Amino acid sequence: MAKQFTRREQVRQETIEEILSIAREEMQENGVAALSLGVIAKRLGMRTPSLYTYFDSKNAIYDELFRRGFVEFGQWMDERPHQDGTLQQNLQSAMSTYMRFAQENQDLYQLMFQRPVPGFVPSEESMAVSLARLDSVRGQFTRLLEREEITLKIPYEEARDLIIAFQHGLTELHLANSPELPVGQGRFGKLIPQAVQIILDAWKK
Amino acid sequence: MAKQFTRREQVRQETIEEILSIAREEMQENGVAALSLGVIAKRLGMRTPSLYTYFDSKNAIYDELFRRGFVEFGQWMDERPHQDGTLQQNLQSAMSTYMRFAQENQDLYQLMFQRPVPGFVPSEESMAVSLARLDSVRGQFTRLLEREEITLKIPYEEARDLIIAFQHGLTELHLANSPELPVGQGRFGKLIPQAVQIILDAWKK
DNA sequence: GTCTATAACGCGATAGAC
DNA sequence: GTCTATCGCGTTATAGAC
Repeated sequence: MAKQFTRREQVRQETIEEILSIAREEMQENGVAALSLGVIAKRLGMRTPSLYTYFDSKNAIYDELFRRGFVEFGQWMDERPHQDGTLQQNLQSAMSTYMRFAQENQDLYQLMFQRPVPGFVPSEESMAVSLARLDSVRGQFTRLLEREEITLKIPYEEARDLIIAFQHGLTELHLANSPELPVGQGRFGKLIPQAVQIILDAWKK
Repeated sequence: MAKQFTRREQVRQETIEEILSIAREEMQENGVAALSLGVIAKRLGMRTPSLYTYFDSKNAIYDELFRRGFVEFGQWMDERPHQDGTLQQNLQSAMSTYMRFAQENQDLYQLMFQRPVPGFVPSEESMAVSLARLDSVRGQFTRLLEREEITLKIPYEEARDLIIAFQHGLTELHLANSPELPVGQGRFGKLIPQAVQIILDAWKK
C-alpha cells in the first residue's frame, strides 16, 4: 500500500528539504563544521527551537546529509560513462567521476570522507548505507581488474586498493590546492590521465 | 646578543610547554576540534581565563602546534633513512616516513593537513614555515627523479606530484581504516612496497 | 496533533577589573 | 594568577495558535 501524503505532510516534507538545502549552502560557504542552527532558522524565518520539530538535533541534519551523500555518490559511480569501454577509459572515468563528485559536492564530500565535525557519528542506518555504497564501488574496481587485460604480481584486492588510494590522494590534493578549479585543471586535478598511464604501464600485458 | 632568561621567564616557558603538551594529549584522545580550554586549565590546576596569560586565544595554541608540526615533519623527512640508497629504497623510505609521521602524530597531522577546526587559520608566520617545509620535501622528490635512473614521458614536477598523491592517499586511507596499526600493517598501511613497485615498473629504464 | 514562540539551562571562548 | 561578566551556541521545557 503506497503511503498517501496529506497536504500537511507534504508541507512538512518541503520544509525538511529546505532545511537540508540551506544547510548545504551554509556548509559550502563556511565549511561543514561551521554550520549553525541559528543561521538556518533565520533564513527560514523561524526561531531556532522550532527546527527541532523537523530534526532531533544538529547531528541528525548531518546524518541525513551523510546518508544522502552516499546514495548520490553511488548513483554517480553507477552511471559514470565508458563502463563498457577499455580498461583505460574505465579507470579514467572512475577516477574523474570520483573527483568530480568531490569537487561539485565539497560539503557532502567533507562530511562523508573527512569527519570534520567533533561530535558527529553517523547513525547505524546511515553507516550501513555508506558501507554498502563503498562496497559496490570497490566491486566495480575489482571486476574491472578481473577482466584480465592485465598481469598482476599482487592480489586483485591489493591492486584495487592501490587504485583507490591513488584516486583518493589526487582528489584530496586537488581540493586542498585548487578547490575552485574543475577536474582536469589545477596542479593535481589534471593528473588523472597520467595516473592511469602509470597503472597501465606497470600492469598491462 | 643571546637573550638571557630570568627564572621568571623560564617558569613561564615551562608552563607554555605544558599547555601544549596537554593540548596534544587531549587532541589525540578526542580529536583536534574537540580541544577545550577548560580541560587544559583543569589539568594545569588553574582557571580557564588564566590560560590567556600564555596564549592570546585557543587558535594561538593551534597555531603554535601547527607551526611546530611542520618543523618536526621537516626533521623527519630530512633525517629519513636510505637517502643515499637506490631509487626504490628512497621512495619506500620517503613514503614510509610520511606515513609514520602521520600515524605517530595524528593530532599534528590532522591540524597540518586536514583543517579540522572551523575558525582556525594559520598565522602568516606559521604558514611561511609550513610552505617552506613542504617545498623542501618537494625538492627531495624532484632531486630523486632527476638522478635519471628512470625514463619519464611527463615532466618531473608531474611525476613528483603523482608520487605525493599516491603517498598522501595511502596515508589518509590507512589512518581512516586502521589508525591504531603501525605502518606496514593494515589494508592500506602494508601497500607502500607495492605502490613503489608500480611506479618503478612504469618508469624504470 | 502539529507548528511555533518564549524562556531558560549549560557550556564554551573570551574580555576586563582586581 | 583570580573572579565576574558577556556572548554565542545547541538544547530542553512549556505554553499558546492553528
